Amino acid sequence: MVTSSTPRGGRRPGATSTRAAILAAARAAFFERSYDGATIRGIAAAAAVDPALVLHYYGSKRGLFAAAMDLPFDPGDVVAAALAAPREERGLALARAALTAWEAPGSGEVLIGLMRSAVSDEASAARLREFLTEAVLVPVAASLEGPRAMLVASLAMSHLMGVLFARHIARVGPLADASLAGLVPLLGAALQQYFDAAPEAPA
Amino acid sequence: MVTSSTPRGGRRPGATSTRAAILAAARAAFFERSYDGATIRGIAAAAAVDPALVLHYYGSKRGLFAAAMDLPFDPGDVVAAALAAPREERGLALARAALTAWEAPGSGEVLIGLMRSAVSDEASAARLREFLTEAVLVPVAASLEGPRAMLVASLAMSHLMGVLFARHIARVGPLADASLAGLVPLLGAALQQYFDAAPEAPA
DNA sequence: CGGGTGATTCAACAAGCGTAGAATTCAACA
DNA sequence: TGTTGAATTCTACGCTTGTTGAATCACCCG
Repeated sequence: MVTSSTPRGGRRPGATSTRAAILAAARAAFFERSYDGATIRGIAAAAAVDPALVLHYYGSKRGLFAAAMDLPFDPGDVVAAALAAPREERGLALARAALTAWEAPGSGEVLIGLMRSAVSDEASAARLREFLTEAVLVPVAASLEGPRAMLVASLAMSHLMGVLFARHIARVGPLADASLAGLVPLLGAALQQYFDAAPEAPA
Repeated sequence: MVTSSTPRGGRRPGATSTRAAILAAARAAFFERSYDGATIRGIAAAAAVDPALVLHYYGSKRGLFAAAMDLPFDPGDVVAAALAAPREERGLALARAALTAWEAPGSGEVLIGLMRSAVSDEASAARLREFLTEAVLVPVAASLEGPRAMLVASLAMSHLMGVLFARHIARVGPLADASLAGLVPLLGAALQQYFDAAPEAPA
């Protein structure tokens, strides 16, 4: 008698894209449940795979997290492009760039997952700190001048984080439902106000 | 032979302030580790008490959380007081009121604990949503007019949440170290800008 | 065609979690 | 001075978690 059901162990026939499937499932899990909330068993189930395979590929939960949280784009580029806009449009440009960047599937999940995880996991918090400082704070502050440049830049960044948090994590009604087109101009004006609060750095 | 060590069970002599001690320990734990991260055993240890006693008093972890997250002040009052300021100073007043309110020990911990927990716990998220809507969004939006009132109000609120997140959860350098005096004027100006973005509601 | 390498699963471990129930000791009141 | 009730602890159950080691099967190279 030929049993056509899947064997209880062993390699599957055909090409294998399992590793990528696991990574995708992990990204999704960290995105919507944070580091602590996501479980290896859950990720494995979402990828239709045994939990042990996840660890076989990525060594540990931390290793999986590190792999999943590798940004699929360079956030420094996003910020740099926005800062290249003429001075009086930088707020708008930054708002548009940031919102569209993390609204795009595959990149926004990572940043939100990082934010989510930073709440309960100190290693994630450190990584988020480093990311925000290098990719956002330093470039933005460099475009300003004066003793308050760093503070002003971090306030602008905090607003972006706040929108992210309210829209995707707390899901507060009006922000969660708002369209990008409605959001960008208002947020852009607020950011612009910060750019105007400190003198421009010399070119 | 008289054993002077603590007995293995039974009531302790003297007045009993244990219940309050447990609640304080719980607040601190939820504040710095979020709902999921905090454990009953940990809270009990911090209160120098047996874990079972925590449940004896509060029934369940959820019950303890609900008790610990009862705000020791009425946030509606904070917002209302700020909105009573003259129109051109409302941003500043709101910034000052919000920052000092959650910087004060015993009240800020609650809001931050709620934010932290909202990330991994849907019940907390719902509670945070409700809190933000009732205590901040609706009053602020009521002071404005026009179709964008609600959106503008929630953007202002998102900025407050962003500062809270960056300062106390992610602990991004410049914001975490900044003094209230340095923060308030800058944040106030950004909020004021939102108040100016929508027409004032008729008195 | 035979063997090695890698893909995949199974079963199990130890630790930590929330929670329940019985047992012990004290305080207060009749 | 009993008796009742509240405060407190001990022990233990059942569940979930990250992680491990051995076992099974398919592919590929010689």
